[in-house]
Amino acid sequence: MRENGGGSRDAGERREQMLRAALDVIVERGYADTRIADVAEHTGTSPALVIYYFKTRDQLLTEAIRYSEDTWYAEYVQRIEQIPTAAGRLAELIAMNCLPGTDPEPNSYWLLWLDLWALSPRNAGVAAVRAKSDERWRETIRSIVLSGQEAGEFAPVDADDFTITLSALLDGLAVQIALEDPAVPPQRTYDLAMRFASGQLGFDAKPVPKRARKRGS
Amino acid sequence: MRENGGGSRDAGERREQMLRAALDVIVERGYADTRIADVAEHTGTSPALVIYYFKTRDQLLTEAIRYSEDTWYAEYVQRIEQIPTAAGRLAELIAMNCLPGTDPEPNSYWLLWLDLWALSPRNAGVAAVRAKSDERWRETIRSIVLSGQEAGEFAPVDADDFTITLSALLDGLAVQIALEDPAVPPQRTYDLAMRFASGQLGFDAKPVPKRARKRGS
DNA sequence: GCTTCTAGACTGAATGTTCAGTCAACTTTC
DNA sequence: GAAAGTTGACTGAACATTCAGTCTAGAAGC
Repeated sequence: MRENGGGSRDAGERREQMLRAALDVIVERGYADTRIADVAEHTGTSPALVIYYFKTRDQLLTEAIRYSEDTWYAEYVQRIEQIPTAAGRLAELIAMNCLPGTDPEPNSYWLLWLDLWALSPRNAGVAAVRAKSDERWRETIRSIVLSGQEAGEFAPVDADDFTITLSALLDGLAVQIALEDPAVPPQRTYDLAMRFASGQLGFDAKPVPKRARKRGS
Repeated sequence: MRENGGGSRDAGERREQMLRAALDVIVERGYADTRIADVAEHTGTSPALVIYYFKTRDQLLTEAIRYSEDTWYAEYVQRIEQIPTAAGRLAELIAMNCLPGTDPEPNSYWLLWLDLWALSPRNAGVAAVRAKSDERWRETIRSIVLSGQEAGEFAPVDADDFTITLSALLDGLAVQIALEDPAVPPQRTYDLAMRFASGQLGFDAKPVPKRARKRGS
């Protein structure tokens, strides 16, 4: 049936294909209702093959979430690295958290976070992914703040306090974005987060953000 | 087998008993893994009886979550009503969001919120509960701000902006509390939220909060 | 005796996972 | 360089279990 009956097929490629399919399904139906049959269908294969690559459903889904988080972070790093000012980097970070790109499925990351949080209390693997992701994110904010203060761009507030507060604020706004609360449209979350950050750190809130074009320059 | 084989038993009492049992189970195992049999066991009855009272599992669980949100809000109202100053009311509101009581299961509400958020995108009933709860909560904050400004306690910031920002901040902090992130202990979330609020509204952050004793003055 | 409760046995549909074996490519052996 | 052997990707058909929801019958109250 396959044009490539057996034997070949790049190994890791299949895995990634399945991880991406799993993410699609999780976003569409939620973690709990994601069946391995769905993932198989999305990849044009059989359930048996899915567990051939991932021993269990849970491993597949956990790995998919980790994959997503890593991808997201990598994209952030890529976007940020040529921005010279700390204020600019912070603005980009906030934009990534608040402004959904015009992507295939727009709210994917946000929805994923909701599942990630809800799963963490009872799923050690998922909890580990979240803990790492959260820590990485906070460290990122912290280092922007410190570098901005060193450069004299930012006021000398306590970096840890600011970091925790901003990341919590962004998480909370992410909930509103994911749930598409009509009272809190994405652009507004960006404005509010920026106002908070610029107010605390004492820099001028830049004009409008140039909207995110996904990967590719 | 039951000392009360059939017949009597206050009607609504059984329902509430089941709702509370459902909440216990949801907190313990998560919404997705909450089975009718668990709820039956917690109430010392049979699965069939649970279905007798709630037509479907989904109805039971949705109603349980609504029940929890209403209870939580009612408790807030009760605590707040004799506090004279707007600053005091705001502090109590923040305390309720940030400081887990020394209750039976400490983090129950927070964990419930995570499930509530994760469920909302794909479950209309749950989404309605959340929307209402969120709206009610924001309206509460807004009215505290407005009354505080009228009384001259608070600076004349934009009430809507402040409300959305604070409620998002509290949601984000709730995630950290629910997940028991070691970097963000509950007391710290309270301090940070209070610092934000007092900074924005320009009132003195009161000393330590008298810790929450649950219901009963 | 009619209504309200209640339990136990049961059913039907999913659905994760296993398993035996197929199929093509590569490697070894002669 | 071909036959024989080996390996890794892959599948279809079972298997086993889990669970929401039903059905029947019986007990309690009016």
